[in-house]
Amino acid sequence: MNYWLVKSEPDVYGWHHFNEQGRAVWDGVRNYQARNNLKAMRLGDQVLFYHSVTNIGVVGLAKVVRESYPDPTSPEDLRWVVIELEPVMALDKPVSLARIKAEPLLANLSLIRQSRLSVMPVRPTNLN
DNA sequence: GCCAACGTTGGC
DNA sequence: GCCAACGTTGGC
Repeated sequence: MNYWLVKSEPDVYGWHHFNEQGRAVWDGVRNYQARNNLKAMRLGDQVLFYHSVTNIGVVGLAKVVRESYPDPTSPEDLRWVVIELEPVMALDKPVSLARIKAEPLLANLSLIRQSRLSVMPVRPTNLN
């Protein structure tokens, strides 16, 4: 089982929306590295749900409920894919970016090193 | 609102 | 193939 982190702007699609909806098609990813990460996701993988821009931090835990398939929002462009996610639980206390940055063990996290990547692996060994 | 980082586009 | 211009992301 693998761990991942996905970003979303709460004003666009936050944890609250996701939780109410009960399932999300993770579409609109238009970056090759992020796309490759989507393709590597497997059923049951755990996904940290991160809010970017405002109220920044990890706010919940999700899981992969469908593996990658072509992004239906760009049927003419086969390069892009989506996966589907379901909420598992909200975190009692969101983990802010400030706290993540303050943790030496997380220094290699892609979140820190490539601030613009929107879908990334989170390995227990911190080998990102 | 500003700006740094960085990915993409397009001219040559 | 290079690189300048440009657009977007995302932290502050």
